Amino acid sequence: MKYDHKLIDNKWQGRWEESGIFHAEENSKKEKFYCLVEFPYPSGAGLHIGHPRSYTALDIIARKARMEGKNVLYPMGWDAFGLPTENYAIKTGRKPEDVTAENIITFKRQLKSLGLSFDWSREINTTDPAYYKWTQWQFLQFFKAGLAYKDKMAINWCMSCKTGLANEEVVDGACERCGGEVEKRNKEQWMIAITKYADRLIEDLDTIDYLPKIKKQQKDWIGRSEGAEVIFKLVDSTLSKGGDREVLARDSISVFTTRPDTLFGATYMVLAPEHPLVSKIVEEDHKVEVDAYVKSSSKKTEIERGDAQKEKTGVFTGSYAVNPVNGEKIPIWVADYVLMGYGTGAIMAVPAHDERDFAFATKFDLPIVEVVAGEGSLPRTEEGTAINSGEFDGLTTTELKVKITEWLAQEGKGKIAVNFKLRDWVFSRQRYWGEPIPLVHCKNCEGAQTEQKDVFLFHGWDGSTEGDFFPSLKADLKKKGYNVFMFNAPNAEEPVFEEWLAFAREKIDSNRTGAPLTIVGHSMGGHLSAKLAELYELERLVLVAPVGAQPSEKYFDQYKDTLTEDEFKIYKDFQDHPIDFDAIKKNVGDVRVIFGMEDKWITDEIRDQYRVGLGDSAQFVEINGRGHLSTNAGVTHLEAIESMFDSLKSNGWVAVPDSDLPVKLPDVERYEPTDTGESPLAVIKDWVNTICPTCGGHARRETDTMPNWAGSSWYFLRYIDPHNDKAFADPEKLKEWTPVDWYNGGMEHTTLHLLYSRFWNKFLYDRGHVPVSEPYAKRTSHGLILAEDGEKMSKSRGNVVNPDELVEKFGADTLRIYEMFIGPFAEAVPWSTNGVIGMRRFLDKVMTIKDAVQEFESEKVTRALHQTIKKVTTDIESMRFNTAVAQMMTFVNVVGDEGGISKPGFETFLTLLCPFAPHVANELYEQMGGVGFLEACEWPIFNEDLAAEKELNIAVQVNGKLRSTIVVKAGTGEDEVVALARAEENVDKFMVTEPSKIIYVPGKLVNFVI
RNA sequence: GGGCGAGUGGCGGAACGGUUUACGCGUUGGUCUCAAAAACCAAUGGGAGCAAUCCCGUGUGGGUUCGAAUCCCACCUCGCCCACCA
Repeated sequence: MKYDHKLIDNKWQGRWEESGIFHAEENSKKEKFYCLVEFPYPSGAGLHIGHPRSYTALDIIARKARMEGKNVLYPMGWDAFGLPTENYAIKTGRKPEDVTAENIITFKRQLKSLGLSFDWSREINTTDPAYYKWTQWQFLQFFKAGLAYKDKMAINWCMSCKTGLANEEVVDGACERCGGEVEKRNKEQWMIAITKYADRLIEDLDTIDYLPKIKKQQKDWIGRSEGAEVIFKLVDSTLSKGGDREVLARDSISVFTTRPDTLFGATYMVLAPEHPLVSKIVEEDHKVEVDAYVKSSSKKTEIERGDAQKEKTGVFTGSYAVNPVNGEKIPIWVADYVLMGYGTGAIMAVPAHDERDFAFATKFDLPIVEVVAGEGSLPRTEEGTAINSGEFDGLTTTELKVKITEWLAQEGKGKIAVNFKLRDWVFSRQRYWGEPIPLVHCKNCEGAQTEQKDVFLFHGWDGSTEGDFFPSLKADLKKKGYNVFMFNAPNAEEPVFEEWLAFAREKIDSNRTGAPLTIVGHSMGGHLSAKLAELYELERLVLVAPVGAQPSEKYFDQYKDTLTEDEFKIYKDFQDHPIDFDAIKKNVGDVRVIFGMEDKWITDEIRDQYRVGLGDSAQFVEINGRGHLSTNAGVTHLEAIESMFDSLKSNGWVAVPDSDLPVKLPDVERYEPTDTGESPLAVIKDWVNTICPTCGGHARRETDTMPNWAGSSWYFLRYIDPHNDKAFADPEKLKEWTPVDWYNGGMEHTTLHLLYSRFWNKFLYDRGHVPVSEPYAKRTSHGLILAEDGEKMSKSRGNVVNPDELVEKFGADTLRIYEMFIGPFAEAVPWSTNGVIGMRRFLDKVMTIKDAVQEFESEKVTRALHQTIKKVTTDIESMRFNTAVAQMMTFVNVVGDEGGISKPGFETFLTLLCPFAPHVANELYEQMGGVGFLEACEWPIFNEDLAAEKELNIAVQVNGKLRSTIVVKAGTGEDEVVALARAEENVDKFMVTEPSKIIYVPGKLVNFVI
């Protein structure tokens, strides 16, 4: 051993700490550079040999950036909530916070022993109440924006962890953490609506510099697919024998398909076993069979259901639907190859052009109709030209997709639809070691009014507020907390437009409370409402089967027999007041138009005029099987309107006031989840029972905690201002430091942490809490370090390498350099303890060079130095650390061969070495009389002239085969080089004829073609 | 089954249209030593030859090119991610 690494490591680590030179500067004039690595989970196992790979890599980048004059933020902290610690606490009966504190001490000692240039003054810990206060605060922003909601839903339940898991945490049907069995269970869960951001999470990928494979993986995970939603009506059957057409009209099955062009080939339908319609549509004589099937498939694990190779199973319901394009009666089946979680939970099966449908149809002998022309046997999934598709024959798949979707929309039988694989984020954990969700539930507040909104309802010609759906709509809206106003219009049997308008204006002006205003109008009242929308600023306008367009003579012709002359006049009177669609677009926040599919008054012509007039600014809702409602058709309520109105009454969940944050974790005796699956917090009565911040009455705290993705979704923001107790970070500081310039982490976090974090930041951005919409400007990924046997390192395999031992034996710099030299940064590489020795030899050699420092420096050494500056600089930027190290080794070998180097030359080399081996580099710098830190020196710039070779080896080929090499001076002309090449004896030997062509590549080769 | 990536000495890997194997490990020989370790020097893809030199070599088979590890096509193997996504 040439140098005492323990002495040198301690000395420099101590000096760096004392001096604080790695602290990021506040209000600096320098260009900022925020460089981030994923903060570790401080497990009991200590630092894994893989951790230092990315920490050293970005340490090199951070150190180089500092030497280039940048103000660098390179922080470190602890992502410490979660199951490993909790499970350990349960096993040993210790407190999770004590275990965490201990683990952090170990991790921190280990990281410090590597001489990483973290700004330790900004250390954070997600389990620190001062930190999770802000995690809770941010969760409340989601809650207050309506993006956090509690819903009873089937969740993945890990039987051994006794906790719910996000879809993303289930790997091949097993728990990602413990590998245990996962089953479906219904539980009330807090959800966060990440799907609302799905499109932006895809689109904004174009604005950031992530590795292409990371972008692709995120895109695929979000899984946007465009297609159509198609409505299939049920065929009249025993269900309708009571003659209740209303029920039938409601019962239709909506499916999502990416291949609407194959609709003519849809020969049967399949519902997922969990589909809510299954129980409703099953025919009496199929009940037993269907029930048994549904029951058996609910017991299947995801693995069993997810096996595509497995034989298809399913049962017939006895019911039929109508294919909307050709009126064919098609059977409805239940089968578990259709998943409730994707699309609508129901499919139209096109056996000729879908492999799964084909397998199913073959097994159950269902008809197969080919609708895309092509060669080869069925099923064929490729696109082509339509056949057997009626009027659409001959169109290509692409054309037909557009055409048929338009046709479906026109006919009210479907619409364009977009579907995502991404689901909303299950945010609840029934566990102790996580941030408590800062909400309380108050029975007293449940149902209380939360805000004021006015709704005015206007009926149509010959209608009244007693008829149609008005009474039920009013009751529903009142229940939801709206102020509802409705009046019988004057002369409803013979309405006069101006009279109605004046009446409506007077009623609105004299009754409205000043709260946001909504107008709902039906038929002629719809026309009236549209005209009112030109006059009032509305939050929302709802038009139910509105007249008021400008129909043609032909339109009126149809009614000549049914309308009297007087009635005709009335209709015309209204039509003479055309709607100003642009004014509506300007005045109304949200326009919704409801059309009945079988409305004899509201024809295609009228619908189109509304569609064109309002365009994309309005949403159009097609109601299945409903006619016009203006003549007291006996319709008692209309779900389509009611579902547009959210409740203004509290559901009883109340946010803990900001002043009461954080909601701290209480002490508990035992950390196991309870048998009911509730969090252990549920048994701490003192903690659970609390006072409602709104009404002062009794309330109960939410006992679920957050997933550990919560704290890690925003930690990069906290590093910017880690000690702020007024806000999660100061807005000015956020402006100074965001976004993170370079973020490196593992590929395994691409679809979990990275996606959540981007979403979280986008939400904060939308609410004005952070200045940029994308948190990370650049994202790269490191490869895994495998054990020497090529397997993953794990305690159970007994192949774990301990970094402490290596630092102890060889020193920090040796380990750092080996981590970089081991292989291409992004690829998985096996560890080799044998290889480490070579790095130590290299550093020993560097140490001996100090004694070879002299006045004289050979041209060769100078040239090698500049080549090294060039290569190391560019290699660091492109993360090719292995070749950067190799180049430095080559350089040291050259110096050895040449017998010495000048002092400035050696100092320049030490500057290059410093990011890789900072202890050795600083020590040598000091021993040679350098003052202060090498880190304060400037990053060297290479000189192209000095780096250029003076003599070049030129390969000489005949017909592409190497026959000789010649050495020429740099700058020798082509003619001379060729002549020299030709003069070579061994070249001449192979030149049986005159060359027909001579290839000359300057500085590289000459090739004689004969 | 799909997507992505990768196959180069004994090993980790360089090279990514121009002299295959930089750099490191290992191995062999040598120097030093009573000896060993360490260090240093030299050699190190296979085959033929005293030698100059030649032939064969980047998973396999084709193709493009004056020239292919590198580009294209097909196949094989391995790794990672996803997996009945309609």
